[in-house]
Amino acid sequence: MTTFSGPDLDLGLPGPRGGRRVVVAMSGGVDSSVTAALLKEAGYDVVGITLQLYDHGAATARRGACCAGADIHDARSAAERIGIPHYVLDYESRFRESVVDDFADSYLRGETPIPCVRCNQTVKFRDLLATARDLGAEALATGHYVRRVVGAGGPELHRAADPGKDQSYFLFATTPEQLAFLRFPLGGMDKDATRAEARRLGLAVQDKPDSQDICFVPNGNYAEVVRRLRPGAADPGDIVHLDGSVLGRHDGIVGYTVGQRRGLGVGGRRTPEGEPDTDPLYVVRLEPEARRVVVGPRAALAAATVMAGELNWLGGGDGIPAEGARVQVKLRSTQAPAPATVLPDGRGGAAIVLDAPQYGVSAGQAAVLYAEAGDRVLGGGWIRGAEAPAVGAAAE
RNA sequence: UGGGGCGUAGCCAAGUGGUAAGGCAGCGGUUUUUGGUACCGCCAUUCCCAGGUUCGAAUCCUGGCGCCCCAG
Repeated sequence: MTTFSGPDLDLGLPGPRGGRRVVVAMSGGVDSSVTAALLKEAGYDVVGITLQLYDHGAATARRGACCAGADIHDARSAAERIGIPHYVLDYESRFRESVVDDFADSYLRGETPIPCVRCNQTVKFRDLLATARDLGAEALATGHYVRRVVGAGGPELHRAADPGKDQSYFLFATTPEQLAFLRFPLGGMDKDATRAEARRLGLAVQDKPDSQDICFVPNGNYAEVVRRLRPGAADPGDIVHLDGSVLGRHDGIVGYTVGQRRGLGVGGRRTPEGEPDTDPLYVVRLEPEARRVVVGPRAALAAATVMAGELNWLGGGDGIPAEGARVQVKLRSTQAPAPATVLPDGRGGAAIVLDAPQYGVSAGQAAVLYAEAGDRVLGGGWIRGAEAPAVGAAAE
């Protein structure tokens, strides 16, 4: 078993710590507050930065999210307590362009986006990182639970020591250049240890609940947000079975994702042949042009090969080996990695051939690659689509 | 208005005298910095309606209502 090593406070910067400037991205939560406090305690010249990402009206009272209203206040209070300078930067327009618009457009295409990854990829690790450099910082530290390990070929990304908190899935798009500047001091800790540190340091956020859901979506109603941004997303359409029968209506394709079971509202049907169909139905695919939600049995969700685009390779060398590489792949954040072979597709993406079929692979989600053994993150890409197993090979 | 069949939860559907299976859907929860999955829990004092027989009926009888099929 992995042992927790405690905070990684050696940022690997040359020379003594005193005076080495480090920017900490402070969300107003426990993790980033502890990160800032520990680095300050370790002697670094810590500057806290909080990004204001969306309106401070509707979302102000929202608990457990980041980057607006109450959370900005929490971050400021933490910075005061720690005794570091703290800046709030207005990144609303960048966030809207890089994350929110993409989020909405993705749904319109019938995909299911992961705004958290887009945010890390753009607003945080591109824009904020550049700002940190401008401020004379030598590193940007965050409270993510992921480890940065310096290997023979340079910094590597590894899973967090605490498997329950590992956030590597959301950081797969981190480039080697970004990784060179980033630091994740909490990667070796577990959440209990972080909260204990928060208590020791007297931080008011010590008992603040972990964030969940999409930060800019109030009440978890993401579909409503998309409908407001893109009125077309609310166009109703048919719910159609693979066998061709129309089973019902939906209030917009935005409310559905491939692999989804609940919320269809259809069941207890007979097949066109008149046989009772007692199996649950899942969303098999979305057809945005026709505004159709196509449903079918679980077996219809089997995916043998996953096509990924915009692949970010962190495995060193010149990218994915032409002959392919054995990997472990995660197709959703909470799924255990599954063995597969990854092959370059010649277009900056990859074909991921799964040893065993996976169910409910949805375009817009991430395919994150890990080393066959160990915790190293080899990168990942955005799922563009999936191919079903060859007929006859689909045995469950 | 000749014959036959049926009417059990939103849907599909067991149950032919002993006190309402199951599945789908729905709802709630657990898990989770996306969506979703999975898992757990809940979900008909009542069986189209009204009488009757019986210790006891969704199950038997009578009448009514409503569907479906065949025939014309």
